[in-house]
Amino acid sequence: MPTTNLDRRVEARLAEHEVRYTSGRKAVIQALSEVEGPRSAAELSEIVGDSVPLSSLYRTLAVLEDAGVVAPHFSKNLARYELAEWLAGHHHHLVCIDCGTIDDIAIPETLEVRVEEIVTAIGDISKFRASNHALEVEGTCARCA
Amino acid sequence: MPTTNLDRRVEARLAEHEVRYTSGRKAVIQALSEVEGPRSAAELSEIVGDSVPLSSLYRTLAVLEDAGVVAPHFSKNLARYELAEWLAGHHHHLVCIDCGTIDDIAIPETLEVRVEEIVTAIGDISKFRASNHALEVEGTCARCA
DNA sequence: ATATAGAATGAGAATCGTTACAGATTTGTT
DNA sequence: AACAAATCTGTAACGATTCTCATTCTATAT
Repeated sequence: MPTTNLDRRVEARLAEHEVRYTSGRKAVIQALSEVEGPRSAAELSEIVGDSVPLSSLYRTLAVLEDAGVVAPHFSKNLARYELAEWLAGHHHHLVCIDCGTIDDIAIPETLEVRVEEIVTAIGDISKFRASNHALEVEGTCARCA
Repeated sequence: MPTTNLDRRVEARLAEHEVRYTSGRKAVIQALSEVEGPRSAAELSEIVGDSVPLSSLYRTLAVLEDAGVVAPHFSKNLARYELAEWLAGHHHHLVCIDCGTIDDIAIPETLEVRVEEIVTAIGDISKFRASNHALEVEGTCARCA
C-alpha cells in the first residue's frame, strides 16, 4: 500500500483531529480518489469489497466527514460522499434527474470568476456571509439522454 | 375551505395529469403555501394534523411531485418539499453551515440572466442537457453570525 | 520487547424515513 | 340508486443508516 501525496494530506488533517489514518480509512479515501463524482456507501462498498464491512464503512465516512476530509451530498434519500474541495479542487455538480447520478464539473476560470461575482452580489443583498458555493445543474446525463 | 388562486392553478395542473384535487391534497398545498422553506413529511404532518394520516401524506406528496406541483429537496437523509418553482418562483438557496437551515433567495433579473448564461455555457462544454439549476451558497446565516 | 490504555473494528440488532399492500371508502357517471 | 374507478388508510415491509458491545489493534510508556 503506497503512501501517496493525497494520503499525506489526509493523514495530516486527521492528525489535527486526533484520529488515526487506518487502512480502512485509507481504502475509502483511495476509492473516492479513483472515481469521478460523489458515491453512496453502497457504491463505495462495491469498490472496497470485504476489506471494509458496511458498518465500518458508515463509521469511517462519519469520521472523515467530521474531519472535513469528505463532504456529503444528498439526493433521492441517500447520501453520496466525495473528497472535500481542498483535496479535490473546486467544482460544480451535474445532477441527473433520471438516475440520480451526480457528476463533478470544473469550469473554466473565466466562468468561475463570473459565478463568484454573482455569489458576492448575493452576499451583498442578503444578510448571509457566503463562504463557498456550488452551482447545481439539473438535467439529463449522457447515459440517460 | 375557500378556494384560492393558488388552488385554482394547482387544480388545473392536476387535471392535466388526470388526478383529483381532494381535500387532503388541498391541505398539504395549503400547509406548504404558509411556510417559508422546504418541509419534511414529518413537519408537514405536524401542520396538517390527523386530517391527513402519514401514509396518505407520503402518497399525496408523491402524487403532487409527479404532477410537478411540489419539488423535493434532500438534506441529511430526508426529503423536504416545497411548491414547485412555477408556483413559488425561481430561487436559489442559502445553506447555513452552522445550523443547516436552508433559506430560499430570489435574485434580481440581471443576476439571474448571468446565471443562466453560465449554465448554458456548462451545457455546451459537457454532454449534459440542463433543464434547471440552483446556486447553492454556503455560509453563515444572520442568526448564526 | 511487553504491558497497558485508548482507539478502532465488525457482526448483528435496532431505528428511521419511506414505500408497498390490501381492504374500505369516496367520487363521478349513468 | 348502482357501478367502476380513484382515493384513502392502517399495517407490514423495506432499505439506508446508526447503535451496541465484545473483540482487535496501535501507540506509548516501561
